[in-house]
Amino acid sequence: MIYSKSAEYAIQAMIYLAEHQDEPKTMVSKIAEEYNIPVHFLSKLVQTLAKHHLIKSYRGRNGGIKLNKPARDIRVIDIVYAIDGPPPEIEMCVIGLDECTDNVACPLHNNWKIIKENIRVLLGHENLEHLAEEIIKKREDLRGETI
Amino acid sequence: MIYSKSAEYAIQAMIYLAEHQDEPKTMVSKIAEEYNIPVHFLSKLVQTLAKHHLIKSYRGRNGGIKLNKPARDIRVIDIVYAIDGPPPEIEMCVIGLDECTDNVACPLHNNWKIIKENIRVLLGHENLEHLAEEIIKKREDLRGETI
DNA sequence: GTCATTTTGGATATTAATATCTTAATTTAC
DNA sequence: GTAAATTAAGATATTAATATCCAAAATGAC
Repeated sequence: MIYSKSAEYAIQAMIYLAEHQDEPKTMVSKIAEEYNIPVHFLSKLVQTLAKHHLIKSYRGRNGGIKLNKPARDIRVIDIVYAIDGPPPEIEMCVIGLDECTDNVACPLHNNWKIIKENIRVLLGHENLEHLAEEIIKKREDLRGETI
Repeated sequence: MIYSKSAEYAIQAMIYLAEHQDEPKTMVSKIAEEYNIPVHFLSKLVQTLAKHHLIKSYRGRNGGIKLNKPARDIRVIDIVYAIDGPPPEIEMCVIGLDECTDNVACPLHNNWKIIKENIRVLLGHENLEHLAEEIIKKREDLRGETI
């Protein structure tokens, strides 16, 4: 929707790592299995995350990946930018007009700008620690409901 | 961003029609040229718009297309839904979790819901008449600036 | 040092969106 | 009625995203 499926996979993998921060390393295949992500595809994403220093990876037997900094210090937006690349310098016009800036704005420009900013704030405020905590809670809620 | 490039093209074409409502018909090729849209590609989109009764099309010499109702009564969201299809019944989770509803929500669910609603409102409020008016104004502004 | 394991990296495949090309059907002008 | 113009429709091509496959490099276990 606002980011690629690749970025979505990456976010899921990072949540997994945040949830398992106590374990020294996690195998990519384990995460792929857990979230139903194509293993080899996730491997590539993981390489990108490593290049952006969001995770550390270790090869060979007992190898795996882990977060490169505290979950609290990793924001969703960091992951998205790492995978999808940063947003373009010149923001695209929502209805595709060539000329659309704050000065000469298309009819949707200002409203759309606010929405974009809201998205940016949402993804910028949300850190992995909080995400992981909430997801654990959610899982407990679910278990409570179904039993 | 929130809709496909096809939908963007369709919106542009509809704006053109709204701007030229006084003319009885407009050729698809004319619009394609004006907005730099691949002609044959736009032709297909136009067919879809016609099937959704947003425009009327006329074949043969002196043929062309025109809006099927007053520009005021056509909203951007109508065009987007016509081209991209309506939104899915079960909204997808932003971070791709299988289970994510109002009851059992992912950490971003509620905030994201608000943003989605804002987008829906923006595209639902914006009608073609207003769009066309504003774009004409914008064009005049531009002309005033550059001369 | 050999072997199993795991990430890395490159090559290839599939799919969906976008784009192009060609022919058919329709309508009007003459 | 014939020719020109225009949309309709189907076939094909290109591109980008997603997915799969296979060999290489690295690491630890023995």
